[in-house]
Amino acid sequence: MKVLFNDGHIDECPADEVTHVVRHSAAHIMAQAIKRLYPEADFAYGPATDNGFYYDIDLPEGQKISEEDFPAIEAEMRKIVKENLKFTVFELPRAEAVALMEERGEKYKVEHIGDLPEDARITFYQQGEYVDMCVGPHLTYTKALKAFKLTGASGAYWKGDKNNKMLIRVNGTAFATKEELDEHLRLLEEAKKRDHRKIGREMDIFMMRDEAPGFPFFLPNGMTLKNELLSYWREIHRAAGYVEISTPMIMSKELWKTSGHWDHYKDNMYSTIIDDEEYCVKPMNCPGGVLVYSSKPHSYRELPIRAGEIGLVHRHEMRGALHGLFRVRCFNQDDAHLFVRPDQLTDEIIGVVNLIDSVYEKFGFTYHLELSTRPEDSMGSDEDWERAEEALRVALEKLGKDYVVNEGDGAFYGPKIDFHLEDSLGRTWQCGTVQLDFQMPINFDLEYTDADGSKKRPIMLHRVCFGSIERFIGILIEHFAGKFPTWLAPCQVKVLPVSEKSRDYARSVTEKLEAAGILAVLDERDEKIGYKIREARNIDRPPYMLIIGEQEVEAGNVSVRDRSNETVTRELDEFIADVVSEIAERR
RNA sequence: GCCCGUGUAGCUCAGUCGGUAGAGCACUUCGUUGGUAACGAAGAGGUCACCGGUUCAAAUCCGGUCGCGGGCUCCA
Repeated sequence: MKVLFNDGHIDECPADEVTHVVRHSAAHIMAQAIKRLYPEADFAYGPATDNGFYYDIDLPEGQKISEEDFPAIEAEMRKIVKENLKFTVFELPRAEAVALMEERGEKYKVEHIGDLPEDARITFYQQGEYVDMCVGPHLTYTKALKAFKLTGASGAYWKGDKNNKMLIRVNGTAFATKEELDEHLRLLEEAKKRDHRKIGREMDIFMMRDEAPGFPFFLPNGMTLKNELLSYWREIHRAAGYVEISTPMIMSKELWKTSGHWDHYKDNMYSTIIDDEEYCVKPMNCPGGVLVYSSKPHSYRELPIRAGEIGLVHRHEMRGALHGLFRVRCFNQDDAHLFVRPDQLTDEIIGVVNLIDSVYEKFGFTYHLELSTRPEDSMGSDEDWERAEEALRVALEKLGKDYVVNEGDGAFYGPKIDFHLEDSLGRTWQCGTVQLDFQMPINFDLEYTDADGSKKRPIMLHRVCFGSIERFIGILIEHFAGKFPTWLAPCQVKVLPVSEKSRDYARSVTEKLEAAGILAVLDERDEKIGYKIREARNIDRPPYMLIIGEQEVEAGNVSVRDRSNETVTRELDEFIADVVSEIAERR
């Protein structure tokens, strides 16, 4: 495909950029269509994204664009494509660029020019009557746009700042070919089927109620899953030299003032009055962990202390932010606080990163790392922040891990390394995190006695592997589409008698499975075997089904059907031994 | 919190022009005794999210509140 570059030359588009160029051009064509239908529309940013494109648009008071307007906009876009307008490009000096955009009433573009560096080249692409400031490249003719679809309308703040005006964001997607677009839409449909909110309901893992928005209920199957994850967590943490503690959910407001949470986090904290005193429900576990540390003197020989805590925290999240198990108002953190000496810091960070990595490896997750630096609303000295950020950076370099820097996104008490996992739609969610903290030890005057008898201040590491157990379970559900590995499955074996004649034997099989510690469910309803299999596959999603008919009764064995739908006849004891070892090995 | 959309049975969804509700699945009962992705029949299930307004009459139109979905912002 030929594209027009901003120096005016036309050349073959690099293969890996074709989709991006198509989308970016689609954004321009959409803007042209919208301008024709809404002459007063004022355009802000309109980039191509990983999934499509969007344009942020300002309309006069009272006008709006919603999804019901899409057919008209798409029709106008098709018209523009049919007109086969030529894309042209030109460059203007800054003053003339501003003049052109002012003349066209494009106040957001004018502001954008003001944000560009002094020596920036300012180029414009034009197709027909529509001119847009843009670095390109673009298609050469509008007819080259063959497959596009508008996917949604929403609000978005100008420059992403909530203090700015909210603009209308029209989202769309586009591909070089119709086939690719159809495939993309098909994948979106597939992804919907993996949605943890849908599967969570089908499998009775958790539920939400209007009576408790953002506060999930865990059902028996969800508790099985959660408890299994926790027993795995306890095992690997014991092996990694952690101890476990549990600290109160409600503590005095004075504590939260000392920790700094009251100053930096009070909008997200729930509070209550007890005996006329103010108390807060913990949004984080650290102050509790700190109180445990400070409850007695420590020697340098004891460090590092690694104190884990499965802590239930509550945070008031804005309701627009709530999202299934991914974003809730109360969740369990698989937290730990490490109190370390300066000479132990790098090794401890590396140990934590490796531990988290081993957990994600276990589930087959891929992730990306972000190093989040000092936010505006933070406590502590510049030197401490610099030291802390440097320590995290050094650890990452030593590990040879790739990471992106997320400026200003650290916790208020320190910078952090975040682990981001993907959901079924490719959106990423922060799960694991390692946070470095020089502040809490100062605020609580923590110390240890060094070899020379002097008092020293420990450094604190906050870290989680799963992050939020609720969020992690949500990610697990989508990752496996509910088809959990045997050790995590709430129903590990479903026993399906073919008829009443084999029911007694099926019962005894189920009892033997249960006696071996296997989670077995017997379906003894008067339904046909095909029906039971279908329901088991679609609802319980067990790794194994045992089909028990008269043949099995007679031979005293079982017919095992796994998720690949292959069926083999086996001796029950043998099958049990295999499943037991799968569970024991957490497979 | 903001923008757009949305709320009807446990679930998925119909419900036309405003005339006080329907289907499929699930559930219960009965029949059926079956062999690897839906056996048949019958029954039971709803203050149409909630509050208010317009109207002779509201699931339907209007306003508000709450919830939910997709985004923005914020975050584990």
